[in-house]
Amino acid sequence: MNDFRFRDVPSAVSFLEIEEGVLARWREGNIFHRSLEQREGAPEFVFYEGPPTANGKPGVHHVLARVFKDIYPRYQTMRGKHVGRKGGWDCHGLPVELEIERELGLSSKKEIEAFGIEEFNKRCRESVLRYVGEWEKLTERIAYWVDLGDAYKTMTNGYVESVWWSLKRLFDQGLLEEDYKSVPYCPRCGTALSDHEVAQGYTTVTDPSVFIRFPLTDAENTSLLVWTTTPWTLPSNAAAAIHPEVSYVAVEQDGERLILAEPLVHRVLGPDAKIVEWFDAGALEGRSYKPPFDYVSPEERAWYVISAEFVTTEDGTGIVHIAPAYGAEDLEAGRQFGLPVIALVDDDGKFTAQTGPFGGRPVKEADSDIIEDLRARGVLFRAETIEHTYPLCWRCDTPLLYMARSSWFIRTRSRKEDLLASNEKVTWYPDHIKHGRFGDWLANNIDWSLSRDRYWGTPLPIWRCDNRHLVCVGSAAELTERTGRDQSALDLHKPYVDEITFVCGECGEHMQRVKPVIDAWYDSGSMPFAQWHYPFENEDTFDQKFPANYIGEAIDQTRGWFYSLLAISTLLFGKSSYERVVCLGHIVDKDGRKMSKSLGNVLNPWEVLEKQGADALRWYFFTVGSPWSSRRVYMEAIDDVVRGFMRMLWNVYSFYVLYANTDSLNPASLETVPVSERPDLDRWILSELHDTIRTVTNAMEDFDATGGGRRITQLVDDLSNWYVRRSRRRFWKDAGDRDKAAAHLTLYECLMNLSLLLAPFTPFLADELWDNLVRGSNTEAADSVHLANWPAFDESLIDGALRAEMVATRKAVALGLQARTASKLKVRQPLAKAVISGSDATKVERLKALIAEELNVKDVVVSDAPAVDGASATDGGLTVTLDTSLTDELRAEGAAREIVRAVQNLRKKSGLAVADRISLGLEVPDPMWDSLSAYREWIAGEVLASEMSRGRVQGAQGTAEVGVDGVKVSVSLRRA
RNA sequence: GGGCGUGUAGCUCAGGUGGUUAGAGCGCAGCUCUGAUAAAGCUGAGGUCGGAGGUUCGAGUCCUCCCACGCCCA
Repeated sequence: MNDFRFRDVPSAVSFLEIEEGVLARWREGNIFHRSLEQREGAPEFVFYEGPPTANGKPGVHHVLARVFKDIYPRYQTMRGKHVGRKGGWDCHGLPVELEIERELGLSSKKEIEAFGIEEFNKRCRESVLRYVGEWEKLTERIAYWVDLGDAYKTMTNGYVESVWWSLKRLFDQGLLEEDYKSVPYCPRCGTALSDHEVAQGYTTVTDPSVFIRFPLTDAENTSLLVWTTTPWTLPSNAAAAIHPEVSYVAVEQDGERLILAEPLVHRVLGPDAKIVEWFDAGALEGRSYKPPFDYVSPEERAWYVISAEFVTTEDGTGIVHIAPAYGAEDLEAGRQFGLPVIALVDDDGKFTAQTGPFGGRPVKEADSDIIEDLRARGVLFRAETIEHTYPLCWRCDTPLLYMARSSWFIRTRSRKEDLLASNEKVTWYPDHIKHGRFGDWLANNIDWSLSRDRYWGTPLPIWRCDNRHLVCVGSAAELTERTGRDQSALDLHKPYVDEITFVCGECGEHMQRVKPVIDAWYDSGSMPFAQWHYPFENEDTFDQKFPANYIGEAIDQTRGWFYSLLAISTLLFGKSSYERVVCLGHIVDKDGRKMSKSLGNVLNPWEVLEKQGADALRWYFFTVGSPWSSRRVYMEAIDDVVRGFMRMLWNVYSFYVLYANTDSLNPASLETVPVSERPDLDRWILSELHDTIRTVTNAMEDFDATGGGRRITQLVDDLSNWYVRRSRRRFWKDAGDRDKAAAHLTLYECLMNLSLLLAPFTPFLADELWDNLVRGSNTEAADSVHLANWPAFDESLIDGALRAEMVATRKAVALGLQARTASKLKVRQPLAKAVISGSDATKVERLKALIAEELNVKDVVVSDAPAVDGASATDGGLTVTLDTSLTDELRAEGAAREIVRAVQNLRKKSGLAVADRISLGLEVPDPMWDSLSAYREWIAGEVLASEMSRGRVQGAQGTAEVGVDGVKVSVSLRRA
């Protein structure tokens, strides 16, 4: 055993090189796949990968999400679970199309169609995985273990077919229907805008603010007073809405009666307005009025008072003009009351020919003429202007029009209670999302507008004949059956599926697919089954891997993936497809601003990875800040964790290996010292270790990587700054000493368990420790820490009393050092005595030897009565008083220590190894040489001098001068 | 404009159910220590606990309103 060695560990370390080395070992050893194989047959911990779009490069925020996706599966694997980690790519959607539009220089749907949908979609298909290589490189480098070789892609035929299957199930339940949808529409560009585009365009604009009369038909000379900022919607008026709980009154003015909300009377009609009638709740509802325009005569009942919750008394009159064709809330109310959708505006934003004198005119331009027309007919009460925020087209600044357009919906609202029930069973981190942002969203659920009038997406599998009969196709096989031709090789995308037609089973007419593709969120939300091509194959796999135990993504997914997953699985399978979900916050820059290309403050993850490494970034994400609030990321912040945590741990590790190698000590063949027989200091750090294992285990079970990580930080601090600090000498005692064995064993156990605890957090550093410390000393050990089991804590080793005593002891030491500083007595100068008093003093009794060493005093006395003379310091229940009187002997010992320190510094500066023997020369005046007589041998022993002489040593490798007790001393040395 | 979240030292964060002088780490200044440590220790400077009201004997903590920032929605 004498030739045993660990791999040498330099204290100056390049974590980048370490990480590259570990990565190479993982690749060669196929460690990720072995970590899965090893758990084959074990209980499954189900994880779902939310698919990113690979048509752009990954950013820092992706790293954040990916390391949180990684850490819990790693932990669960170590706990003995099998955690399949199938990767995935989101392939469809508008961002992909926009990218291609840019590349081709196209700017409208007309141009895309002229270019050709077949070629356009081909380019989308090619571009969507353009950066997959980039993603794979990053994913490997940050140690996110996910199987990208077997990743699902939402654009493959199998995936699309599974989505079709699910849509048919919804269709069969009557949940998939066509209806109007109010969309923001730019009349100049001729296109609807996405929410995101609309959000960019809100601007303060000046619009008309008009008050008009809706005369009641069942009362003389009495009108509803209605307010609007969009006069052009008045020809499409279908109803007037009041709030069910607001009180309404009639005011008599200039011989007529005007009805409006009571709280707004004086604001609208001035302080002198006279209320002549109060209406009971419901008294107005259902009453008919004469509409401002009657260019159309709808079949449905129109032009009467309805009640709606969205009516406010913030502005206007408390009575809202309802035009279902031109407003989201209006359309909603129209649907509820069966109002007609009176559409009088064409795709170019002009009035249709039906609209009397306004036909053919752009609606916004017609506003003033409409007002004049109303004035001329006495319908107008007052016309003003108002400044408010209104969305303009981000491209051309044209005011957007909210227009009702045909769209396909999933009737999620009819299953709202089911959605809420599903959510109740989900555990959210942080929990306020559950009933806050997400719960509110569900409670106010609106039907899911599924269709998109675009090209690159899963085609909506609905065929329709001229008699408007509908067929929803649920598989390629069904298409084969209906067409009588084999369609198994058909690409399930536009334009190919659009070419498939067949005969209507009901009327024999020609059936053709409807135009739209579907929302890409539906694609990704289908991944629990579509990734397996369920139900066409892999039924067992799906059963086994549904629902997920855990998913994790950024908080903006509440209305994205978190919703689509929950909604689809609730409608299809009656429950949520995930049990636990971690919502991560956003990444912001050093100053707390969000990162954006326009601000030029985007941090490239490679900058960090190539300078500080992946473990540093991971550790920063796990332990600094809170996972769910937005966090600043910048290089200096990450430097801090490298210095404060990683380097501290590395130095402890380096220290251990240095002395283990010096004596060829293999921890596996050391004499076993039972913990109960080890010194207090050892039992203390083992208490801390096992308390840490317990705390981290509980934290990880609760998906609290941050809490777990912070406990580990504390342990490493205790280990470095107290355990090692106070144990140093024990590591270079004579070989065979039992106390030395205890120290080696204890430190080894701490490091080995730290390797295990850190494995999910900093997988590189953890595996480097494991490879050297564990594999290096035990041929039967797992090849990687990631193939090992999570450590168990031993409750019996956690000694609460000892931990409390150590707290008091360290406090006493701090007080003692404080007293020394105050009295200007260097720690190197030994003192005779320290007296510890106060109510907590008895707590240090057992550990007072530590205090004596650390404070460099000969004796520590625990006393009820505080000593009076000397330097003292107090905090709470502890007072430490130092006996500051110096004897000649103490002075001599102080001088000896001063010299030892000078020699040790010189040894280090001269590049000697810790075990090198030296010849030492001391140039010291006579009186001091004499006073040192009792310490000369001790000095020689401390500095490993095999020879010591007075004067300068021959052939000195190094010399130094030092002032000792006011006397100049020169030291010189060479390797013996 | 609405909803949700965040706001404690220059920075990052702790501060169960209200209870002495609001803490830690980093950073800064001075001193000290050092044969693992480009470490560490001690001392110090640095706080209107985002602001204003309120409840209470007592509020960082509970209530109301407001402000700033972020996200989501309009």
